[in-house]
Amino acid sequence: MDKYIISIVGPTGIGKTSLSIKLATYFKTEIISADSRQFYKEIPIGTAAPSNEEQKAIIHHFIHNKSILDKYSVGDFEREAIECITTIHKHNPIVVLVGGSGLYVQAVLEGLDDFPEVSANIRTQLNTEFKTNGIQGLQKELKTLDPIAYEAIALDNPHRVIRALEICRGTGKAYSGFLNKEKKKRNFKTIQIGLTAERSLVYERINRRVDLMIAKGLVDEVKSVLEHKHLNALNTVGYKEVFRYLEGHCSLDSATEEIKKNSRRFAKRQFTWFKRQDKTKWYDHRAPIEEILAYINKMLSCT
RNA sequence: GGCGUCUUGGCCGAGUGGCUAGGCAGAGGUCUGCAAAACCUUUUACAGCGGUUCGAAUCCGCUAGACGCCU
Repeated sequence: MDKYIISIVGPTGIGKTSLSIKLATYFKTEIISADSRQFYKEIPIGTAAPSNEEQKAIIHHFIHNKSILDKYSVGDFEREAIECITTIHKHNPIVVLVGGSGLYVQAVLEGLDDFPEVSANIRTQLNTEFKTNGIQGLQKELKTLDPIAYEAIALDNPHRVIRALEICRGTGKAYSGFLNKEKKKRNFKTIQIGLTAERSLVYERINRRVDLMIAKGLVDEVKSVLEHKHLNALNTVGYKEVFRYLEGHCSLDSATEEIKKNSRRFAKRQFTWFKRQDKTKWYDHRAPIEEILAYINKMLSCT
């Protein structure tokens, strides 16, 4: 029997969690989360992770399974997620995948090329070099170590340059050489659902949700992780703004406004990312569940 | 009522006769291990009317509005 993943994407605050639970309930299955911040158990409020009740109703994987102190990457996630999906598929043909992190969804659905693990020190070193000497030196190094990547990647983007270089330095081979190996075979089919709404409505929902987060105690949550503010996991909307407030750089009101603004921008980028997946069937966030189920059942039966 | 200062794109703001400031917000986009991250692109505006000039956001006049001071 064929195995399936029902993937749900969309901007933050659109109602993915709620839909995923309905679908998982209907198909009596489990949920794989592909959200790069909901992994972290220390920060449930600001990441709008599923509530305890929601998690009790349906088994959620990759929610609060990590600490902000852990090292974690998309590559790790891809491996763990595929393993988890394979296990569920042994006794259930359908798995629900839900998440707003485009790259993480892509990693599960299509797979990333395999890169050797390189020491974290290399990146630390590269970051230091970048901070002290700027990007030019790194660009030059990339040009000699990997001319193909030099042509292909956004040279203005330090993250991209540093990533390519850490592979070059760590392996002694060109970063680009690891790219575009034969497509990974996934032993499941995917049904992709997108949730959308008018932009103004999405923004309204975001604004409201941020107020709700504050009311639920976001500030205390941020306080509890303040000492770790430099961690990547906390370079996150909702946290970086409140850090500024806690350190006396701005009022709570202006921090709240910043969170709203940055969340709106995040949603905009999510639209940009998900728009390019042309296999996605889009639904208005108010679409009745029956309509979505009809589509899914049609897709399930036509194979 | 009189006198003075001011009026630049959604907002802030530089510009004092010819050389599209800049920033913010917004919008569009990129994306193979930091991804809620990081990065890229982007809107020719000078209150209105008239005048001077080859040429006016910039000089002159009138009108309107804002602010201040005086009566």
